[in-house]
Amino acid sequence: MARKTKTETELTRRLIIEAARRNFAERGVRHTTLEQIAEAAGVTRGAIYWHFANKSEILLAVRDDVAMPLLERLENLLMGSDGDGREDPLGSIEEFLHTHIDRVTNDPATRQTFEIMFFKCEYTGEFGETLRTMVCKTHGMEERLTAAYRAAASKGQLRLGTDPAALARDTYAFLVGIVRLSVGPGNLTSPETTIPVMIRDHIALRRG
Amino acid sequence: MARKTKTETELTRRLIIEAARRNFAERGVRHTTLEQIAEAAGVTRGAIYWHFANKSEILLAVRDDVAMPLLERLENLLMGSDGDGREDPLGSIEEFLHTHIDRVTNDPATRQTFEIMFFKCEYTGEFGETLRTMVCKTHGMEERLTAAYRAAASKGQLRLGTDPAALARDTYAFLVGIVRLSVGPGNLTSPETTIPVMIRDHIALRRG
DNA sequence: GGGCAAACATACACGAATGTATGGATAATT
DNA sequence: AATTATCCATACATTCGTGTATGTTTGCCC
Repeated sequence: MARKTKTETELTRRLIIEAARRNFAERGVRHTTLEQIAEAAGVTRGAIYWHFANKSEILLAVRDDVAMPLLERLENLLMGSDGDGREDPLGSIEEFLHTHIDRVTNDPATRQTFEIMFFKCEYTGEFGETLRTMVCKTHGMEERLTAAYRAAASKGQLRLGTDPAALARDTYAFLVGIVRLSVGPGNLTSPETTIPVMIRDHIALRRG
Repeated sequence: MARKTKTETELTRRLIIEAARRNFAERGVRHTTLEQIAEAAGVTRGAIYWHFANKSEILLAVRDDVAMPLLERLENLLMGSDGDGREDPLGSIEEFLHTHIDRVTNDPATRQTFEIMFFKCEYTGEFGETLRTMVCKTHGMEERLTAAYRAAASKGQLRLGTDPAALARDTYAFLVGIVRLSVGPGNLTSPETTIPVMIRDHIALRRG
């Protein structure tokens, strides 16, 4: 095959990643062969083996393609886009939860990626490190939540007798739960409508 | 090989299940071969293929061996072991959460099984049905929580302006989150001590 | 503009795991 | 006590996917 332009090269790389994401989400990582990814991307296994060492690295690329920019955007949404402290910290926490779930449910790439990470892959061996790093990332998010709740407490938005750190841990566990719920098979009555209600109720429980 | 006694037969079946559980939790379902399970169980692949059709059925057996009796025990713990309504519904909810994660963290078989279900298997194809049935099961648990919170409301244990159904959904998402946290790689500061604290705070948030 | 390596397609070799077929010894059944 | 089906070990066939080796063309750099 002939050599491609740099932009063409990057395009086939992206085609491979997106084809892999769709196939991973449908059949699971285990049951998708590189041949299927290649066919879905309109290339051959030769192209895949030139861009990636093996299937695990494709999975890492799929994850980094969505999870990383998403977490960054969410982080500075929590920090407050203007400077550091907002005038409505509790509201920005709720907004943070809403936009996160909105991304997960409505953006196909994000949804498929989270679907893969939650249900369609095994965290084993070399890929088990991924879990550890994810936990670290989200642990940082918990700290952001703590800071936000502390700011909310100083503004008098929280009910009395509540500990910001405890609220943050509770919200974090809550977030993990609703993400798993919204990504999983939708057997709860109406997934797109109940989750926002749950978020509102979750925040309302803290409001003083 | 010679024919075994019925009790011996059931014993080898249990040996296979337990060997499979350990291997699944360690290397993941994908990377464990039937040969490894057989070796860990002290038998050959012939025994496995006599008891189970394939690896998926072993996984189902591993799941049913722990998840089913656990959920049953938890259910009648929520219902109240004596009749239906307890004198302290909110306390029994908290106790329910405590015993659940106590099982998950301290009982090796339960912990390994949940570890497999959360991180070491892919819900794909025929096994994807398992997820759906699990969701249905836990949806029933959410209804039990709603009833318990309603009982707590009628006893005046809850703070004013709270909706039992909303509290139940929140607690359910919280439960999923902390189970995932306690089963996953322990990067949160101290897993065995923080989780009970989180549960206490979670319940304290509802108390009126 | 000439050399060189990029960017793949094609073809092949290989192992590894699965499923099955067979055999044999004995517990259960009558 | 004879028979049968159970319970499992052993051995074999087979497929499937991976990894690699090779070839070919052309964009890029000096």
